[in-house]
This record gives sequence, C-alpha cells and structure tokens, in this order.
Amino acid sequence: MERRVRVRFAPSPTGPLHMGGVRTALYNYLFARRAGGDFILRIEDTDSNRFVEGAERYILDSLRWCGITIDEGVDEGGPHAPYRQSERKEIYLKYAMQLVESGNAYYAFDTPEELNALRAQMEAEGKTFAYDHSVREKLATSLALSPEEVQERIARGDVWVIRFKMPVGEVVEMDDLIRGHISVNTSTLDDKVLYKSADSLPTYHLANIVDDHLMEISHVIRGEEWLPSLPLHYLLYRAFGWSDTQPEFAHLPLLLKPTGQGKLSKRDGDKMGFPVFPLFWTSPTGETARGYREDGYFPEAFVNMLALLGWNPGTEQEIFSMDELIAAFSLDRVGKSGARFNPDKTKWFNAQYMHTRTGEQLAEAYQKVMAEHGIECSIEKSAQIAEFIKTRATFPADFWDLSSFLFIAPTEYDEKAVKKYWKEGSHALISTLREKLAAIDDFSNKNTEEICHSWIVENNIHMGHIMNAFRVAIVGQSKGFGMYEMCEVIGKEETLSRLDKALATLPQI
RNA sequence: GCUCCAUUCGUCUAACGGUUAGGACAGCAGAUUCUCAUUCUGCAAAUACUGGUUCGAUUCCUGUAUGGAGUACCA
Repeated sequence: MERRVRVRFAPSPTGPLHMGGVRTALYNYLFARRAGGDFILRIEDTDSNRFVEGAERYILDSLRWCGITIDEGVDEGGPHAPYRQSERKEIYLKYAMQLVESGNAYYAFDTPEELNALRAQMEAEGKTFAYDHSVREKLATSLALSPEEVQERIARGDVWVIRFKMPVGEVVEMDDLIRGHISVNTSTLDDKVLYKSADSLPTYHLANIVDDHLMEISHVIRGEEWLPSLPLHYLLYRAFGWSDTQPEFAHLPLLLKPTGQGKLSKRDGDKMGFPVFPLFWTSPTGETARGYREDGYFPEAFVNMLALLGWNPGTEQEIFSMDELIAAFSLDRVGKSGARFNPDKTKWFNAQYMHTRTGEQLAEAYQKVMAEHGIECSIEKSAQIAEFIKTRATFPADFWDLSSFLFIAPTEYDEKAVKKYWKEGSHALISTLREKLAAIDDFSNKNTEEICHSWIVENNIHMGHIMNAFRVAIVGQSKGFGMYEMCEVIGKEETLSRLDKALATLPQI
C-alpha cells in the first residue's frame, strides 16, 4: 500500500527567503501536487538567537507571490497544528528523554566556553576537535559521571544538553532519490546536540525528525547542505523505532554564483545587479535587499526560471505554466551538480512572458509606470499602447522609454536623426502625407496604413525615405514603434499638429 | 585537515554502452522591417585527466585534478 504523499517546506525565519529556498519550496510543491498529496509549511524557529522579526511573514508572502499554495501551515492550520516549532516546544523534551533512556543519547554538561577552549587547544596542536566517541567518556557527560552526580548537577540547575550517542564503526546505508545509494561509516561522525536546557528547545536534528514523523511526512526534499547529516537522521529514525515509516529523502543541488566560486549570495546580486530574493526586503535594522517582484519580474517567469535551474523536463520545452510544471515534474529529472545562476536567462524568461501577455493584461502595469512619471493614461489607452510595445520590453519599467514620446510632443528634433532621415525631398513628401492623413477619418492603424501605403507604392516613393522622415516629424527622434500605430494612439488631431510643427521647424528641403 | 557529494559548449542542460554529442541563454553573422525591437536563418562553442572493463565508452569501475557542501548548544 502506497502511503499518501506529504511533503513539507521547513524554513527558518532568520531573514528573507533566498531564491534557493524558493526553489526548494517549489520542487516540494510540484512534487506534492503531481502526486495529489499535501504540501505543508512548517516554521523551524528553534534558534531563538537568530530569529528575525518579519522573516516569517516574508516567507509566506513570497510563496504566495510565486503561486505556491499551502495545504497545512501556520496560517492554514491543519491536523498537526501548531506548525511553528517554537509553539511545539513542550513535545520535544519527551522524545529527547526517550533516547537517553534507550541508551541512544546522553547528557553533557560542558559549557560553551569549555568547548571553545577545547577547540582552540586542539587547533593549536594542528588537530580538529570533534565531540565524538573518543571524548564523550572523558568529558562531563552522563556516560562518565555517576548517576548521582548527573542528578545532582541537573537538580542544582547546571545547564546541560542532550547529545546523540553516535555508534562506533557502523556503516549506515542510505538511499537518496536524486543521488542514489550513499554509505557512511559512523566513526567519522560526531555526537550532535539534540536538545538544550538553556532555552528548553531542541536543535534542528531532533525537531526535524520528530515533526516529520508526527506530521507523517513521506518525502523530505531539501538542499544538498543537509546531505552530511543524513546518516544522523537515519540513525535517529532507527533509535526511535520509526525506520519503517521513515520518509524518503531527496537532496537538491545548490545554486551557485553566476561567476567565480561558491554558492549564490546576496552580495553577488548587489554586485552584478540582479535580485537574490523574491520580494523586496527591509530588515528590522533597516537593511534592504531588492526583490524580483519589485524589479519587474513576473512571478510566472521567476518560477519558470527556477524550475529549470536543476531540473529539466526531458523535452525541449522551456516555457511552462505552473500547471504544466506540475504535470511534468519528477525528482528523477533533477540534476546532481550545483547550478550556476544565470541572470541573462532570467531576463529572457521575463521577456517571453511579457510578449505572450495581452495588452489588457499589461494595462495596469503600464498605467502605473506612466503615473510614476506624472503621466495619466486611461486603462483603455494603456492596454492599446502596451499591446503595441510589449515585444520591445523586458520589464514594465521599459514602458516609459518605449512610449513617453506619445504623451510629450517633440519640442526639438534630434540632430543625428534629422541629419540621417530628413533628406532632400522629405519636406515635400511629409507635406503631401499630411494632406493624405488629413483626409482620413478612421485613424485606426490598419486603415491609415492601407491608404498611405497604396499611395506610397503607386507613386514609387521609397519606403525608408518617407517613413523615417515621418518618424522624425512625429517623435523627434529615430525611436518608437510602428508609425501608423503611433498615429492611432495619439489621434488625428495630434498627428496633424505634430506634422505641422515639424514642417514649420525642420529644413524645407 | 577529515567526511560526503559532484564534474558534457562561457552558462542551464539532453543523450540512462553504438548519435555528425541535441536544445536554450549569452556571443557573432545574415534575412525581414518605417527607427528600435520581435521573428527567422546560419556560425562558433563541450564530454576535466588518467588507467581499466567492453567489439564499442559522455555513459560502468580505479585513481588524480577541480568544484561544492558539512565539520556549531545555526538551520
């Protein structure tokens, strides 16, 4: 009997959610939806020191912007609520104690200062300190101390932690859905802290295993940085007696810097001019980070790009809607090696979505950009213009440069453009064209084009000659989109007025 | 240092023993066009290196190199 697919995205609210984190959430989401299972959001806030105000809200907002919907989580609730680990703190001690009683874990009373000293000392000797089988019976642990002394220390309020007692010389055999079989000798592993009395909170390892078990998680899909602790997690499931319901694991490759070495970081974005976070972020201390949303990326483009960074459909399709991603996604087409992030391709994706959007869909964004420059434009006009310029735009912010001249008649004419396009005969041609246009009532681009073009062709006029002069007269520069489209937008009256002004101002040659 | 993981054009990737090693971004060139774009066509560009296994290796196994991650009372 196949068990129900239940996956979770379990971020820590220590700052804004990195795009790598969004990708992890996305893959979990796609996997869950593909299987008709559940997507759970669990907040892992067991580190009271690193908690950042607003980070949780940011995570939720980011996922919503991406179109990733949550079945069970802090806002949605669900059968395993609460979904914030800080609100589940009382359940973890019991499990930690269970491991102590079964001999799989022990108390350790070392203070952070003592451990630091030990580390420094070992380092001075050119060695690395590891809290493992070689030291656990020599330090202040329940393995070395008498039961009475342990009780006494606890009773008098000494701070303690519970550490996992890593077996010695055992080979753990593991399976990863992406990487295949992995085996590790436990002698190379240390005794990780599972629970801290100082704040009555578990560490990631304990909370993670306990919650995944309690929440009946079937698949753990997470970043590659967790691969080294996979043996510990296997051993924890075994120590609890949960091996038969242990989830399957899949470790995703990391996102790397566009150039140079290492994983993608906020600094790369600042340096190379691209966002690393989905949304604009302001930290409680006032630091800010740019976001894809505010930089003008469509969520669909961002998601599409992220989906293809480390996964491929096995076909040559590159543009995917969320539904298409869900239908096509599978973990066995996720790559194994780290993927360098490519800002250029991300822009290309955005341009693709820009082009396929209709003028109506773009109208609001257009109106907003114009408003930011102090230009008011009706929603109908916005839709009309957006439709004409969208193939030239990558971001909504490009709209301004692509069409501002429609609202602002030229007061002067670009010297280079005039020199290049207002040539011998231009004045007479434009003069005649003005009369042609003046006689037209239906100013739709289709109609004006039909009438003007047939006149141009019949009279053997060179297309480039007249159209470019026309452009200089209307726009004042050699930019813009289709001449007849631009005339349609500004209307007959404005067209004629601009032509009159040009004819009066430009050389009468 | 130690442990684990990875390695195909500059980048993202396809090819799960037999292909002229395919596609996309970026680059370059050309076509189309009323500017600029879009679009279309073409060019250039890769199996890290070693040994094996095999009739045959990008593909399987050694080793090396390189890269990545982990090595916290952080996740």
